[in-house]
Order: sequence, then C-alpha cells, then structure tokens
Amino acid sequence: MKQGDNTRQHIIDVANELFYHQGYSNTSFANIVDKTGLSKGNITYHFKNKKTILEEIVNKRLTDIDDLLHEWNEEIGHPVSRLMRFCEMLVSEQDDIKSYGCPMGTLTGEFSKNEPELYSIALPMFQRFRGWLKQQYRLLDCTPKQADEKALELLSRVQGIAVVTHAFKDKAFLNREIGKLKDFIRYEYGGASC
Amino acid sequence: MKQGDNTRQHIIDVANELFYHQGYSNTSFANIVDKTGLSKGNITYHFKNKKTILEEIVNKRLTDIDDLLHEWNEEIGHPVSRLMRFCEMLVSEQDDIKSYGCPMGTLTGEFSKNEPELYSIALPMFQRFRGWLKQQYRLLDCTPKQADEKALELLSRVQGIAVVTHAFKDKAFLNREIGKLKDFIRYEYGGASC
DNA sequence: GTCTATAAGAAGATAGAC
DNA sequence: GTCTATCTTCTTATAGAC
Repeated sequence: MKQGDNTRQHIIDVANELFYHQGYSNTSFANIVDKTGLSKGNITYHFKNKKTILEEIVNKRLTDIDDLLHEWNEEIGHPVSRLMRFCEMLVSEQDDIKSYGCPMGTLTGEFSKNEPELYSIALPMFQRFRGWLKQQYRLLDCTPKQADEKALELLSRVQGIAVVTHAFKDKAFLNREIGKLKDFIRYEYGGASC
Repeated sequence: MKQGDNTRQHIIDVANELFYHQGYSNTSFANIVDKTGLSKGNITYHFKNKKTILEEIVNKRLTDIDDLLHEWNEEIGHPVSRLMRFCEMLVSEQDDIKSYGCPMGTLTGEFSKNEPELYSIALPMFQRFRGWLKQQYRLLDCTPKQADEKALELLSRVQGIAVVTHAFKDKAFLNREIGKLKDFIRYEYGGASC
C-alpha cells in the first residue's frame, strides 16, 4: 500500500513530463513503461488507461496552480504586483517554454482540436488563471465584465509570447516581451484604477 | 498522368485539412484513405509516407502565403494598412481559429516539441510572415533590429489571440482583441515613423 | 495510375502467476 | 503490488494484379 502510493505518484510524475515534452497523443504506454522502469501490468494496475492518467495529472496540476495562486495572494499585497508576478512565471520557466511551449497551452490546444472529452479535462487549468486574474482586476475597480476581458487579454499576451518563444526557440524575445508587458501593466495601473 | 495530378492535389488538400483539424500525429494513413475515397495503395504510389505529404502541404502553404503577401503589397499602399490587413486575417478565419487554432501555430507547435525534422519543414511558414512584417516596419523607418522585434511582437499578439480563442472557443474575444490590436497599431503609427 | 491483399510492427486492453 | 504473457486492434510497409 505504501509502496503503491509512491509508485502511483512516480507514474504521474513521469507521464506528466512525457505528456509535456512530447505531447499526449505522441506518448505511448510503452514510453511510460520505459521511463518509469515499471512493467506495463503494474501501470495498468494503477491506471486503467491513458485518459485516467491524464485526469490525475490535471488534478495534480490544478492543486499546484491553486497553491501557487494562494501563495501569491498571501505574499503579494498589491494586485498590480500580483499581475507582474504572473508575467514573471514565464521568465523563470523560460528554458522549458523554449523547448516545449506552455504546459497548459500546448496540452489544451492538442485536445481543443478534436477531443472534447480530454478538452473538458484540461480546460479548468486555463479557467483557474482566468478567474484569478479577473479577481486582481476586480480589486483594481474594474467591472466584472472589464475585469474578465482584461484577464483574457493578459492570458492571451502571455500565451502569444510562449508560442513565439517556442516556435523560434528565442529566449531573448521572451525576456524582452515580458519586460514590455510588465511596463504595460505598470503604465496602465501605476497605482490608479480601471 | 493528368488524372494523377488531380489525385495528387486531392490527397494534399484532404491531408492538409486533416492535419489542421486533428493534428499531424493524430492523423493516420487510414484517415486519409477514408476521406479521399482512394485506396491505400494509390496514396502510397503518390507519396512514400506521411512526412512526404507534409512537405508538399507546407510547400503549397508557402506558395499560398507568398501569393497573399504579394497581393497585399500590390493592393495596399501604406505599410500601416498592410499591418491592419494582417490582423484582419484572423477575423476572416475566426470560425476555423475557434475550432482548430492557427493552422501555422498549431502545426509548428506540434513539431517544435520533439520532432526536429518536421519542425524544420514547418518553421518557414512562420519565417515568411516574420520577414514580411519586418519589411513593413522597415518602411516605417524602423532600424532592422527594431523592425524585427516589432514583427515578432505582432506575430506574438496574433498567436496569443488565436490560442485563447481556440482554448475558450470565444469568437467575441477574438474580434474584441483584433480591434484593440489595430487601434494599437493606428495609435503607434498614425502616419508617423518609428 | 489505381486497386486488393498481406505481412510485420506498435498500441492499447486484459488474464493470470508470483 | 508487481510481473510476464497473450490478444486484439490500429498503423505502417510492401507485393503484385488489373
């Protein structure tokens, strides 16, 4: 039982990395077998199929996102500084962004094309950030509608930077654009409201 | 021979749509067989494998891009208006963007993760737009460096809009953001230079 | 140029031994 | 809980008839 929990977590960690690094549909059970060092039978004992693994991975990611956003809420007093912190996330993950794109954006994008079931599993990750960003704009006295629009806009800016960084393998671009994006936020909300 | 050319083109058209609608690695030979109505043997007669089909598809897309950009150069006098036209492309393709994302961004993203060979085939599409956008900014008296940075920025903005539109299936967002993006260009270059 | 047929391999799903 | 083994289906590759 105790060993089983470790194994379960091990499978999730390995699959999470594989799904991110080579895409979900490009990752086979055999890939997970190889990288975990476990047998196929053992993995199917813990997870019925790939979709079940994905669900667990997304659950883990959602928990991680919630923890992160909670931490930012606790540690960062001003909404504008929180928005900045959100942007800085891309900088600290720049090596992965360059090599594999945004873990949330690329996964959702893969499913959004033609896999409604998996799409509905992955979308909540985006919704978490959207909701949190909206809250920050609400604190800056935006109306609900304005706040949501601004949340989506910021999400869009960040996703665009991730896509281009990934496509052109260009970390200098990422750092430059995140800098400009923070300037934009600072300029728009340098202490003022909506 | 003449029928063969039609068949060849038919395969390319069908595969192009399938690769866009469900992703490259998610599309099998059997999918192409079904949708073309041709036999498997006939398709392998024309194309050795999936990669070869992809190469032809990208070649076709590159020709289409070149034709489009050439047309814009001919028909639109002012660089600022050309940049606007570039943004408007997303609006006219909004139904596809919503359902399948940007054909260029999603394809390149799929390969950029872990398929260097296919990545090098797909990247030139991005480079075409990057180069053309840079030219427009050069005409607006930007230095080569500035022009290239602005080209990447605009590419990034548009890709971000495509990703979020696709993720949230939200055409209203697309139209709103493209409007704002055009305002931004108009504001920055309302007849002035860099 | 187009088709059918087959074979060889990879993928996912399932059963049972330890 | 973990493993080996089998089975079915999907995917690709190749050969040969019309």
